[in-house]
Amino acid sequence: MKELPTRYNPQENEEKIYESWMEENLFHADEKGSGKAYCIVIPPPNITGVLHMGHALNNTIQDILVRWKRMQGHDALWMPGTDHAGIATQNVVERELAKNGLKRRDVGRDNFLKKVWDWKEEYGTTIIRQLKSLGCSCDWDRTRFTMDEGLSNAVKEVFVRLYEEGLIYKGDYIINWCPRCSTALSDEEAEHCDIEGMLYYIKYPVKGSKSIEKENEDYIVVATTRPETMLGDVAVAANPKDKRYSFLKDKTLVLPIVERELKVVFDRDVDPDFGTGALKVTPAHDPVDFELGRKHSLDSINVMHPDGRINSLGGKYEGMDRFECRKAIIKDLKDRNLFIKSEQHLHAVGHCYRCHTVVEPRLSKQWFVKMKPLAKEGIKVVKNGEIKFHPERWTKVYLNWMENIRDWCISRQIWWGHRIPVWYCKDCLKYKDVRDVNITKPGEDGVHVGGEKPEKCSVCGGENLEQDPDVLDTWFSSWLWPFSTLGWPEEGPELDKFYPTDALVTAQEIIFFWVARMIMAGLKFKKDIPFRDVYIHGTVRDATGTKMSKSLGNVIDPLDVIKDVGSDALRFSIISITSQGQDVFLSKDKFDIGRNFANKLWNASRYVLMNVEEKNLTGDIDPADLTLADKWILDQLGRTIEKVDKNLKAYRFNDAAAVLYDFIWHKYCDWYLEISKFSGNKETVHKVLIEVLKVSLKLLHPFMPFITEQIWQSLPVQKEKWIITSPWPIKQKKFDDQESSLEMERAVKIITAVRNVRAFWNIAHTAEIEISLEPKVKKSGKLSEDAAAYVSKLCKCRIIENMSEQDQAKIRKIEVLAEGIKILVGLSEDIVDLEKEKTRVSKKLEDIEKYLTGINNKLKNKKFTENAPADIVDKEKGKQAKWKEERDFLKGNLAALK
RNA sequence: GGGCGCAUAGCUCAGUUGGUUAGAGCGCAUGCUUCACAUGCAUGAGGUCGGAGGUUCGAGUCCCCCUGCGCCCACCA
Repeated sequence: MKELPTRYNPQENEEKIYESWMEENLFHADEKGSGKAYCIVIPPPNITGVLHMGHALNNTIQDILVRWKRMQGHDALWMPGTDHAGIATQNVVERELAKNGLKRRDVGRDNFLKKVWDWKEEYGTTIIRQLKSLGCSCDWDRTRFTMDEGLSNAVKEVFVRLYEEGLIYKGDYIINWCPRCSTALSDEEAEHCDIEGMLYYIKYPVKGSKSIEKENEDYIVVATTRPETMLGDVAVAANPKDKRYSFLKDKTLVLPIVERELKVVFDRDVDPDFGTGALKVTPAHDPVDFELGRKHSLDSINVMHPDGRINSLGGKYEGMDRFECRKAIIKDLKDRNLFIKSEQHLHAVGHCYRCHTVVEPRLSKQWFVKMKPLAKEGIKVVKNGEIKFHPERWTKVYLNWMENIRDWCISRQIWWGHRIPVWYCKDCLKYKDVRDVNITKPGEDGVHVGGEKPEKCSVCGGENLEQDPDVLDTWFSSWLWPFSTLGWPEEGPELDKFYPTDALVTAQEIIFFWVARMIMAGLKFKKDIPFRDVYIHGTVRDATGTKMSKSLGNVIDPLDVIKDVGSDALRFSIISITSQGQDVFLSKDKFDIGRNFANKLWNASRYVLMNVEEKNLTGDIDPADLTLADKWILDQLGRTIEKVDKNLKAYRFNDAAAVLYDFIWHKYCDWYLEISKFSGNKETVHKVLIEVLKVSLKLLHPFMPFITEQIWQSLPVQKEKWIITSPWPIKQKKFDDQESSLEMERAVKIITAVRNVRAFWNIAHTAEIEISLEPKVKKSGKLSEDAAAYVSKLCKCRIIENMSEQDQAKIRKIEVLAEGIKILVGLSEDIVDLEKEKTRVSKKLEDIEKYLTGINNKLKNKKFTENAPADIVDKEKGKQAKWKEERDFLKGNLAALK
């Protein structure tokens, strides 16, 4: 038997324990194992990231699930890995280059990629190390990276298949463009937030008018939030029902400054109530306008460079940044008396989710995936319950998005990522630049789609082939994660055993980015759902409710907390305060919960180990030797096992944690340990102490893996070597004992009542008092011998059986009633103040009268007695009897005091 | 414009299908340096469950409306 150090030292021990688990390879899940498979896949953190509280919460939950299932005997696989995060990582490396005054084009594509790989090798595993310090029991030997060869093959395979089915196309569309990152973004990657911007009203003259004086005759007024886009205007649109503009029917307008002629088109999509009802049409720079342009066969004039500067089509504004240009144009319009006014206007503006630059809707040629056919299947499996969201409300959010899904822009004009596996034959294609190729259907001449570069063109035999310069959206590899990490497209025992996985634990932010797409990919390529349950946890916020983010400086770094109080304390705390799917409001003091609990568990264990004698621990517990407290704690232990299982099954982690906290602290420590100090036969008590501790440690292990393992290693009994792989406890029916639990609860209430008297009258804890316990209510009966002994010991009192009138007269007695037992507490005259006692009793009496009135009224109500179920009515009657008893008792007390 | 969430003790929050006197942690008050633990022990105070209405024998819990806060989605030029 090892002795535990006086103080628990997580800083020192957690790392050691983790290493010993790793050495023994205990996180490994055997794909050929005989256990039932249980698999979860990590939401791959991106390689530029560092562990934040969101990760801590997310991964603690997953670790709880996987440890729980592992102990239940499953072959439990937690598949770890990281995500290459194309734009984010490229930005990081570009910043490094910028320190030397270099841009990525200066070093060239191949050199640049080499630098990114170097960066990845050096820094890309930071987050993995941090997950280890959190205690995550991932199967690290299986760690995957989205740019690994295997996963890259999966990406190519998927691209080719989608292309061949006609689900991938390339063409000119308005997409979200980040001028800073200089790439297209998907709709999900543009974060919209409301901005108090300006709506500018500008005069557009009618061609041929001599002056600009009369509105809707000489000129019309258009309203826009982005005046700089007028450089690309090709028309003005109005609603055909809008009479104000019917005069424009055969007219042409003149674009101010640029002096371009603008067509007038009428379209029902134009809202007459917005602005002036006249809409300037810029097909190359606005999605609505783009649609109008297509419908009315208008040209598109793209006036911007990729970096957001105005290009040569912008005339005198060429070279200006878009916002600079906005100012210049407004000034010029004012100078020419073409500017009417500007007003405040709240509207949603897209921002790049990686660099927060304002996104520019921009016409460009990109690759897309047709999503509707994929979404159809994804909707079905959620509607029919094959995949369940927890909490359920996310189902609606998911379905709403899926039902309104739009095509996915998957090409990015960056270098870090999976290069699009398409080669163009420059001889066959008439285009000068391969960027200009449109692809609307599979099998276009001169376009070669496949995993490898073809030797020569299949059409002309030429060898002048050039690969598409773009890379794929990072999520185009992430959406394959549940099966690509298991070896797909190759078949194998891993894929076979662990797919479909069991649960996905993630944050709401990536339901669209990731969850929905994984479902679609799984159904499309594996013909099966990727997971059965999706648990969406809340967002971690600071104490004021703001989302924690590095840029706001309001983060609490999990690593600091781990350094401070240990990973166990961090884990237990964050789980305790996170109820199902609700956001978490975090502040440093919240971690006291876990720290204090770990300390409590440590000290209780220390006490047990110091006191039990090894010789008493052999053999089973003999039910015949059990005292009341033994029976009670074993019964409660069984209930605790059931509750923990029930709550884990329902993804109610905080409830499971609360059940354990209450059992270990308030039942085992507060009562059982205290009673064990004086009651029962040593041999049995030692066995029970250890048995309950053992089971408690196991139940707590998924939540606090380190401390439970460390204490486990010190236990002096026959046991499995490691708690992490020991079998999960099962309730032992033979210890069910409701009767004892009820009797124990009675004793607890009586003890509390007597302690209350002691505290109220300020009796020194060293002073012994005399009490008499007398059953008042027939059915309650006498307190059992054990219970009476607990009362006597824990209240430091001498129990006098059947106190005689004579004895009673000798003392100033305080009478209390608890659990049908009348308690006479003997106190000496000088302690008891008659007035104080009168006040105490009267106050209590008042409260009881209130309850009683309520119950009486209820029972008088015929509707209640006739309609309510019999057991409820009986309960009420029972309450009534109890309160009547208590009231009469107190009345008697009060009378005696007068 | 649609959708969702929250409002319960001084603070932060639980409260599962409606049914004992609505719970926890922190904080507060009082008393304890009792040999596992002051990161502790004991006892206690503190709530007309945001407002109005409805369903029901019975509502913190279900329905409708209102108020305040927060989030998500949408081509509000």
